[in-house]
Amino acid sequence: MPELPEVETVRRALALKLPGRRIEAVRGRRARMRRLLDPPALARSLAGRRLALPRRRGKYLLLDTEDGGALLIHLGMSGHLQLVSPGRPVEPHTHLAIRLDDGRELRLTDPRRFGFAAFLPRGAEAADPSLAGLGPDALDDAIEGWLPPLLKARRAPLKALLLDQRLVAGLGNIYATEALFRAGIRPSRPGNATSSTRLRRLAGSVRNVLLDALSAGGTTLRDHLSPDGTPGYFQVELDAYGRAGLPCRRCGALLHTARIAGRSTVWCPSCQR
DNA sequence: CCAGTATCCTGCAGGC
DNA sequence: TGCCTGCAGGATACTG
Repeated sequence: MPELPEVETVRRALALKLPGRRIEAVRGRRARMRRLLDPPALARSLAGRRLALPRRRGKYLLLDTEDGGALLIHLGMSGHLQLVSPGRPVEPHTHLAIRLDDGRELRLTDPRRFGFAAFLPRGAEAADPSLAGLGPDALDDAIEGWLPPLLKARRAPLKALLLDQRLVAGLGNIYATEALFRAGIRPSRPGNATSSTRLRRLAGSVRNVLLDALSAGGTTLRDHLSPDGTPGYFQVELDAYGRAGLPCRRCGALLHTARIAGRSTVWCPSCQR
């Protein structure tokens, strides 16, 4: 479930370690992931390159190399990265290991293989199928300006719209659910049946819930990529997600659950209209 | 174009 | 205890 805050936390951790490091070797076996993982091809593109500051777009991580290329990584649902010494035992489902010139190894582990890692040569980013259609980042501080009109123009449930990465990039099931709770809006409500005022409130809630998660993650930043590295999900206090049947923290009513947009969704029938 | 559903994959929880 | 089913999730192919 790495969503934007989790990916951003990983990015910040990597930003402390990767810039200036040279890639010495790439290991792994070909594997069917979201895209075919081809470690030998990655080795040909990456070996000998120095890394720059990593970037993030939505839930995608871009490990830039100094020659203008980038390793594009998506963690899917079950993926995580670890930066460890090469001698450490390799976790099951580790598909890729990148050895750096400081003796450490960056490992991609992903049991469900919904994630991937692929090399983008210089100039290929704009045309990449995953990145080309991506909407503006959900952390954009102008989100209250551009998101409401996009939602207003659609009749799908707001929950489905928030999960659409072409509209806004970075939200997954957890934070979409939480943002709707904070805004007091029912997840099933169609975008075009919601007032602009409430859509602005929703956009603000999106940003706030992500910032809160990010600051919660910041406190445990060190754990994310430590040698003992837990993959690092936040212990954020969630109001709705995972609390079906429990009392609403705000009003005490029992939280409802249903599948909306193919995802389990939780909301308060009293607070959220 | 738009909305909704199936699909990929593994681990785990729950039912019987 | 062990088997089976269903769910979890992100992106995308597909259908209507």
